[in-house]
Amino acid sequence: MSSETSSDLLPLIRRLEDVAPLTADEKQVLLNLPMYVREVGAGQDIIREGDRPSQCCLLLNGFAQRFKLLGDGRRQIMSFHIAGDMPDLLSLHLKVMDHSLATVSPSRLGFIAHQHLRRLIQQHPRISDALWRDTLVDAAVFREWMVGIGRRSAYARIAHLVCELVTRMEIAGLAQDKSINIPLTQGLIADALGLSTVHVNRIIQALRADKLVVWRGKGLTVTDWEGLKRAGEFDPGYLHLGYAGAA
Amino acid sequence: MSSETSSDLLPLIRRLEDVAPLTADEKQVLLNLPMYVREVGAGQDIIREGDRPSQCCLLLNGFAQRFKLLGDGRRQIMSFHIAGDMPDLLSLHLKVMDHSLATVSPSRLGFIAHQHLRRLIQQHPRISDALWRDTLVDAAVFREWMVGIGRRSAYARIAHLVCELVTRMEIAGLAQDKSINIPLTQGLIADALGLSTVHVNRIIQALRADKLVVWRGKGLTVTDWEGLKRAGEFDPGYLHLGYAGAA
DNA sequence: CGCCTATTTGATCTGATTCAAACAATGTGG
DNA sequence: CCACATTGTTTGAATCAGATCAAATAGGCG
Repeated sequence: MSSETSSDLLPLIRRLEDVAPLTADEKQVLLNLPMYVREVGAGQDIIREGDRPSQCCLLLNGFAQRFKLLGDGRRQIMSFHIAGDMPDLLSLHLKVMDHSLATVSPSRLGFIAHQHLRRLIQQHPRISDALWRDTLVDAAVFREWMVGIGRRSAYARIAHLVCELVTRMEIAGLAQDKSINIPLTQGLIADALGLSTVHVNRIIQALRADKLVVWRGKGLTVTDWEGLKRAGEFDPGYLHLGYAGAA
Repeated sequence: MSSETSSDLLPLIRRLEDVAPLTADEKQVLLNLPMYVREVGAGQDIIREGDRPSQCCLLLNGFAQRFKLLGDGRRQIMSFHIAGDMPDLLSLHLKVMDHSLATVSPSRLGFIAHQHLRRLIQQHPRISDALWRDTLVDAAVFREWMVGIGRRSAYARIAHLVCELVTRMEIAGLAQDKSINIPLTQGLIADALGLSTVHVNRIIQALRADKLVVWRGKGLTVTDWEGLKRAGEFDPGYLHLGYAGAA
């Protein structure tokens, strides 16, 4: 059942090493983490609000979203996740999920039991710190999104989101020359930024007209990085990039 | 210089014990934490975006805000803090502050050096877990605010904020009969909820007209708790209350 | 090919902003 | 204790960014 391959855990190791390199021993412990791997299709729930998970999910590849549903069907997406992310690491310390996670595109997921993660953080304080730090960076992203939703124009919000996705995917080795592949529909972007689908469509057309991006379907290329950063007031400080972001 | 009194740390201990009681030993270690106490006036910065703090701040009493300033003076407030909160605990793992903290009302602040906190979490895993958990609850509050700013009406947003403040202050022993003292101006509320001051004023008048609250200056009494919760779609799950919230 | 989902366009509406000014409360110094 | 300054609240009118409703077009994909 517990089918894992060493390569599956490499994205996580890379992530944790962003701040401080791990020792050979620490890396080995991570590689030996028992993990159950599952492939799931697009739009599948990973965990739902109210669940009490006994394991954490590591996104091995694909794309996932964190969201809450309101009574009347409105939805707020709170973050997007890519390979190497552990979007529900928080379940290690918060028993009940206060939101849901779902795949956006077909994805490969690794599940690691809480008991193994608890042992890991008890015995390896530096890994524990790196994981804690990772949850703090998540929180920093939430804060930055709050600023956008609360105080920035739709134009700036979309520009900012594109900057963030390109930056994060570059670090994960998923971008080349400011070009990325994102499975996001305009409806998803609307729900992430507190806008309507129609308005997102119109603003994207404006970004295209302003020659900031070429964006067709899943293919997105930033053609004017400086211009896009300016439009989105994007300052990557909140991503707290370590070595990886220094390049 | 290091003037501390044992009573100063009690709010923090109460907070950490929300999930699991601490041992006598653990409590003693916390009480012995070297802390420098300072009284500051209203509207004073505690730390600024870009700072690299070497200590964490524990709010002993008063009221504080977490915020970011944008280029043209717009401001987004990301959380409010009360006694027992450690709003910059994240600085233990994130070197550079990505936002600022300031007092809202005159406050008593305790400062604890990172080195002491690091020793604490190395030697007391259960305290470490409780502190980590605390930062995760902060993040949960950010997420809930995102939902409000992104998808709820101004009326619901303000109702929700009042519900949250009353709930949190009740747990901290700062409320009686759904009555609290908050030093928030309508301008601060606007900057927290992504609204304009004028609109906040009009909506508060509507809440009063609907007999949900009596709110005059710093004195706020919820006169219809169920009605206010309904109006704000308030479900306290995201606060992840433990024993304290069970009452 | 045909179905389903996404994108695009147009027209209309509205929640919330902005600007401007009056008013109330609080605090300060003489 | 009052005059004055400062900050916060309230009101009104005009405007706008973005939502909503409705329908047409365009992609993907089995």
